[in-house]
Parts: sequence; C-alpha cells; structure tokens
Amino acid sequence: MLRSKTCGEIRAEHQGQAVTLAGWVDSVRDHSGILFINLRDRYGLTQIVFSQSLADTVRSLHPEDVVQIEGTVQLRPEGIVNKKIPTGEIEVKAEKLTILNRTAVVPFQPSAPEVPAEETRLKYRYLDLRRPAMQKTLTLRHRICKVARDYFDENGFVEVETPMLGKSTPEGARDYLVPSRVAQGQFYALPQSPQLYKQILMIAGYDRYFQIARCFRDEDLRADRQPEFTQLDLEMSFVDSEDIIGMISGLVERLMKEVLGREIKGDKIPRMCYDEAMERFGHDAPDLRFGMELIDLTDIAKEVEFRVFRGVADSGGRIRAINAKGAAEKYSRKDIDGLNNWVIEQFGAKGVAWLKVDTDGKLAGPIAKNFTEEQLDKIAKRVGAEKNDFILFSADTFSVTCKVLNGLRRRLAAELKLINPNEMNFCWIVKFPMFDWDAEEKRWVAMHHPFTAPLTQDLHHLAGTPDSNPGAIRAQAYDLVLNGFEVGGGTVRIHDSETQSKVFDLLGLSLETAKQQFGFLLEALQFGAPPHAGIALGLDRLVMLFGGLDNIRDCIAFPKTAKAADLMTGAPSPVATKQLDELAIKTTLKPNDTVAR
RNA sequence: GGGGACGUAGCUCAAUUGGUUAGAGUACCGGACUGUCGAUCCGGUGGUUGCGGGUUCGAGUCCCGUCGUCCUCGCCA
Repeated sequence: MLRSKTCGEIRAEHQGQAVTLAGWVDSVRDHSGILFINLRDRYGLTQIVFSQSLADTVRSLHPEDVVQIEGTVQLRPEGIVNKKIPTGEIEVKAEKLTILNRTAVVPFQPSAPEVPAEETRLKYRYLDLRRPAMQKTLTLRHRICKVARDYFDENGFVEVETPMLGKSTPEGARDYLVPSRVAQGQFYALPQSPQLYKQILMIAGYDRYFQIARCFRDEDLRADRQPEFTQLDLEMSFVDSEDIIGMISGLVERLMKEVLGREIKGDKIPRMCYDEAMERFGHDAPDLRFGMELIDLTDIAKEVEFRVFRGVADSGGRIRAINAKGAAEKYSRKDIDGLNNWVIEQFGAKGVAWLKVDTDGKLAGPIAKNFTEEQLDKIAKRVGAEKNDFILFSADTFSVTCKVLNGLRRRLAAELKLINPNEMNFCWIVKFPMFDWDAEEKRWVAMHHPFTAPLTQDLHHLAGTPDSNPGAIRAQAYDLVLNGFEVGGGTVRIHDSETQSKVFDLLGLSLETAKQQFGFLLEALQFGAPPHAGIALGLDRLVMLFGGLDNIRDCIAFPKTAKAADLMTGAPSPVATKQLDELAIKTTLKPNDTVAR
C-alpha cells in the first residue's frame, strides 16, 4: 500500500501517529520558511506542513501532481484551526515527499470554485470527475444501487442479465442498430429495455427478477434524457399492480431512509388517476411540491359574449386557468408578452389571456371589458381571486390547454420560487389510457406497450364487442412520479393469448405481422405463462433528484452531448473501409465524411 | 427537423451607440515572504475574438453561412 490513511479520515485523536498519505496536490502555499500543501483524494483534504529542508521540491509542485507524503500527525497551533474542513484540527508534518507522477498543466483545476463550460468538462472528464461534487454524486449513485440490490435480494429477487444484442422491433423508440458480420445485411438492436426478456423469465419460472439494466434509445436528448441510460428493472409473477406498487413503495422508503436519512412525506405515497392528474395539473407527472392547480371555466365561458372563450367552449374545447397568488405586481406587460410568445412558440397555442386582481379586489386587464360584472364575479369566485393575484387563461383543445398551463405552472413556480428544493414529493399515477389515437396514421397506438393488460372492468370496450370504445379503455399501468419527473413506469402484462390477439387486432397488427415481430413471446405465452407484472425505474433520474441536481449528465460518469457524442473519446467516429466491407455496408455519404483514413 | 441562448487568453469572465494598442481574475514563468488554508505582494509570458464570407473609413460588436455546446418543441410504445 502506498498509503496508510486517506485524506479525509485523520482527526485529533491520531495525534503523534506516523502516517503515509497519497493523493493529488490541491494547492501549494509557500511562505519561504514554512510551506503548506492541501493534499486531496476522494475522501477529503488534509493539510501537509513542510519545513525548509523539503522547500525546493515543494516549490516545484503543481496542482494535480500526484504525491506521497510520509509524516506525523500533529495538532494545529491554537487559534488556527480550519473549521471549513473535517480534518481542520490537524495537519501532517512531512518528513518525506515522493512525487509519484507529475501532471501536465491542467486545463482547469478540479478545486476551482467556478465550474468550466460543459464542453471542457466533457472533454477532460477525468478532471471533472475529480471535482468533489461529481465524486459525491457518483458515490450517491453507488449507494442507491447498493440499497436497491440489497432490498431486492432480501425480497427474494434474482438478478439476471439479459442480452445487449437483441432483435429490432418497429414500435416505440428508434433503435440503435448493430450490423451483423456473419449474417451480412442483418442487424441486432441494442435494447430499449429488457421488456420481452423479463417476461420470458417469468414464463421460465424466475418469479422475482431484477436487473440494473443499461438501455438505449436513438432519440433526441434533453436535460433529463440520455441515449444510453440505466433502469432498475424488475418483474414479478403471481402478482397484481398492488403488489408492484407495494414493493416499489417499500424500496422508495428504504432509499429515502438509508441514502438520505429521511422519511417519506405522509404515511404512504399518494395515488392519483391519470384523468385527475390531467385535470388538476395538465400533465401525467405532476410536480406536487406546490399548488397553482388548473381551474376549469368552460361552463362559465359558454355564457359569455367574449368570442375567444365562447367560440372554443362551443366547439368542444376547454377554457382553463391557473392563479398565481400574489404575483400580479411581479409580471409587467413586457413580461406577459414574453409568456405569451413563449406559449405560442413552444406549445403551438394561440396565446394566453390574463387578468390581474387590482387593489380593490376587482379583476382587471385588457380582456375584462368582454365580461359583465356578474360574469367577472363568477370567474373571480371560481379561481379564488384575491388582491394582487395573477390569473392566466388558456382557451384551446384539452390537449393544448394541458401543455400551456402545465408549462406556465412550472415556469411561474420556478420564477416565483414556490418550490422547496429540499422536498421529495412522490406520487403514483394510475389508470392510464391503453390507447392513443394517432391522427396522422389514423390508427390506435399503445400508450405504454402492446403487452399491457387492460383494466378488467374496461375489457368490454375492446374491439369486437357491442360497446367497443378503445379510447375509454384504461390500462393496468402505474407511473412513479417524483418532483414532477417520471422516475418509473410499469404495467400488468397480458398473459393470455386471447386478450393479446384482441389488442394486436385493435392496433392494426395482423397476426402475421405480430408473429414476425414478437412470435417468440406469443409462442412462449402458450407454454404456461403465469400472471405477471413489472416496473422499471430510471436510475439516472433518481440519482439526479436524490442529489438535488437539474441535469442527468451530472449523474453519469461518461455522458453524451445533445448530439449524442462522447467528447472525450471522440465517438462516434469513422471506421476503416475494411470494417465496412466485412459488414457489407456502403454509405451513401462521401467516403471522406464517414470512413477513417 | 423547428425555435432560442451562448462561443473573446489554458480556465472563468469584461469590453458604452460600430471607434485608440481587446482588459481583469486565475493558471503558467520569475522574484519576495516562517502559520497559510481560494494565502498575499511585485514583475512577466500568453489572443487569427470558433471558422468562412459580407457591409463599413473602421467589426469582438452589424448581416449571411457554417461548426460546436446548452435549453426547448417535435420525438422519446
């Protein structure tokens, strides 16, 4: 061992002990007759004191040089304890200094107070990962995995690895494809999730499976979305949705307690139906850390002359509002113009109407003149208007009012600082619709995936029955939501081929096509498939939220940029012509753009 | 694919309406200093203002294109 202690563990009780430390030079402070360095590793900082004898070597040190110190622990002189660091009561009096490795001049110092540009951080990721904040996050990530693994183990789960090279399926996200050399012209797909394999494992009798599974989706990125991400994936047999919700609620409680040392809010995680979430928040992953819920005014709008409201209400649209309490003075006409342009550009809305409550408690604003006194009173009562309230309206299709008001609700909450950043607010969203109508392709599409079981009480709406109504069918699906982010989603699966056929039929999948795509699963379902259900949690998002971060890249050791590039390694990159020849692949681009020279 | 923000020294940033030789902090190099801890003090090196065009007497600043990073809409069963 090149060290006997880490840089974070020495305390006053070790006074007089001989120790050997190794780490990175964090800073050098040269006072001519006496010199100090802060030595850093991932456990902390320890101050090393040098006398004149080692001065020349110490002066040659640079930040991020790797050194080994042999010395003696001593208490710092009275009155100059450094209370900012846990090791601040002691220092190590150096007797020997060994330079283990010199560094080149670093592009940035991990200990610097300012964080470099994202591009620089990603290019020199090893330096970025030396930053204490990153080390804290990756350690948190490890803790979450460890607690989850232990929890699943205690509950009888078996961790099974499923293939990375799988079969491409046309539904869902775009696949990352891997060309086959031995079967030229054919491709594997990297898994979007272990979905089909874990269902097969249920049929195979592994009634409690879990995996910390890497997943891939070739879609555009976001602050909370990477092309390569990790799921805490599980599946159980002989269970219903209550069992899955219970199992995961237990995990959440454990994670909160063992990782953050906290209890979950309330006795248990509350639940909300999808329809209720859309009515109250306009989104299926509502942030419940603040109010400002959506208020429906469609019935009032049907009675008014104001054409913007009346027209929408009469043609089946909705008029809804949010009330930003006490915010009237904080939003100038210019600010409101900004909000208006934002909803037009971002959500394709026609705009946002607004009213403010003036000092007399009256609703005022450009649209106020379109209402009678009585109608204004009705609106005021409905939205709970009080002095200085700022009320924003969206009059549009239900879908657009959801997008607009959810967007405004989140934006205003951030701007008005309504969110307690320390709160961890979980909820379950249940009873999702089974199908979505795709207006472009003029067909029903599965909202989750085509193996999701409908709620038994909605089965009579399936095709081929007198009261067939696919839009009314709800799924046995459940999403776990934390602080306005979807952190998990799962369903009870269909385990009988009769229901499965009906669902495929509704999706416009012929038996032939279905067999071609999922034949192995359909076949397997015939050989004693137990009732089963499962869920997958987004590990990266969980870490992000447990760590109080606002970006998923900061939870991943080696993340990709918005264009899915790895700035450190330079991937993706051209390959040699020989490699392409072996795969029988020819690009339609100019050779110099794609082929390694 | 669409919209927006940004790109100036190794790093973090500044530079008035388009106007002198593009500045500061830090890092780096040299020097001073025996209790500092983001050490301090003195001096110095360091720039094709992402790249390519254009407008102008004059462009870091304005216009067009392009590349990159971030945010976002579409997309993500």
